Amino acid sequence: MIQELKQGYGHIFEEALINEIAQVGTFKEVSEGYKLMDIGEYVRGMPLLISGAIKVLREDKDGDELLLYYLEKGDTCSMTLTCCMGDAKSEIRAIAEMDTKLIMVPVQKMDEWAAKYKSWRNFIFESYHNRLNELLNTLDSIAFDKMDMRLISYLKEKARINEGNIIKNTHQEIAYDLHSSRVVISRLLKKLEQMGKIELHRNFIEIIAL
Amino acid sequence: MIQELKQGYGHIFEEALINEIAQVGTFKEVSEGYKLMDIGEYVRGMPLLISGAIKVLREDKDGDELLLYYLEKGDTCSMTLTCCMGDAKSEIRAIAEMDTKLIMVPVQKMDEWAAKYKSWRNFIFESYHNRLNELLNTLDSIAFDKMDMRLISYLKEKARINEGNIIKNTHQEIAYDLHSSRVVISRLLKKLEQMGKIELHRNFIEIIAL
DNA sequence: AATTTAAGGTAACAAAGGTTACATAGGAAA
DNA sequence: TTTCCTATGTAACCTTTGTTACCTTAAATT
Repeated sequence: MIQELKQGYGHIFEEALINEIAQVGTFKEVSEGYKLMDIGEYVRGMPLLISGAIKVLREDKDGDELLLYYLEKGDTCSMTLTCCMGDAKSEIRAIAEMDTKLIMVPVQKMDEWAAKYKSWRNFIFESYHNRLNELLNTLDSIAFDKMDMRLISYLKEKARINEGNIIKNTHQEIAYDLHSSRVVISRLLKKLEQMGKIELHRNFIEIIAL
Repeated sequence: MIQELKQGYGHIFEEALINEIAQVGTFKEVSEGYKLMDIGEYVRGMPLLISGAIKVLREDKDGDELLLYYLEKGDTCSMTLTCCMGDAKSEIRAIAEMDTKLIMVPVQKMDEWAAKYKSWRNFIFESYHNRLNELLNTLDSIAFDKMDMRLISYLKEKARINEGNIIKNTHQEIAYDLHSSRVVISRLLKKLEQMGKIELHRNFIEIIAL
């Protein structure tokens, strides 16, 4: 575990902190689709991502979903952070977007390290900052963009996360993430194909030039 | 200033911290409409609200606005917090919703106090947490609600902030906050009036039963 | 091979919200 | 008082998005 830690976090955490994390943290490997956290659950630990990606979702009262953002290597879940202190319930759902490696740190350590290590404080603050900005971007997109632009952003982001130009999702799945309907997404995807930006196949989409 | 600090923050900060804040902070009184922060500006200090309310807005590339949330007594602007560390620019605009009293703390103190005072760390973390949750609520509203529900929520929140059942805004101003158009807002307000929920007047709206 | 299931294509229609245009009314200013 | 500006009311129309319904096709299952 210490190797993975040094590789992913060695440049931001001092050695003493890395060692503390290694002592109390537990290494975890989850496969695609694994639900790490659900709305209303209590938070057990704080995840430090080593590799892979986690999809963070919001749900409304009718069970409709909306993709908020992805967590990647070097990220942590800031929702977790504050849930530690008060024992608040999670406001979001987190699902592994692909096979993912991470280290779970017990929540009690958070405050202890915040007093002790400047690098840890910076990490926490930066993490919050990043999450706030991701949320703002998502919000911008929903508030200011029409569905066609949102779909293009979605495809781009998905391709970036998966490091390729193939998006392995059905139209229905995309519709869930964007909180729209399958017919609308199919319609817009077809337009993008006619413009030569993508190619549609069964169960996957190929990005040509977005 | 120390009186105001003790009154608003005495129950969460220890005396030593209160004294430090009083030493380096500057008391500020701003009137309704005063712009405390704009998008792209660098952050000078961190505001601790004593009384009044601050409206926090987001703007898109066309200059269209969207109300994110209000800051009230006991709040601070978490956007400021991280801008301190890296010298990032503000992502939001902050405007006094009414006459407001606040204390500005130099940004350098933030990290120093985070190491020294547990109460300060908690305050910062809680502040982030609150802001994240407010953003999530705003996002929910935009993503999941139709305009009529958003308008009702808006009127309720506005009435709560202003501690009364009168909303002193034109339809155009409401339209800006909700990122809609004046005609749409007038149309929906008229419906609410016909349902007996509000009464419309020139330049103000009276809430009857929402 | 025959059957079933899931994914995607498409038409027709409905609803929400945005746009344009113009009328009216309340106040402020001249 | 008269004029002018701003806020509001409202109709007509358009675009975007959502909904329902039905069809085709690829792939999995029997």
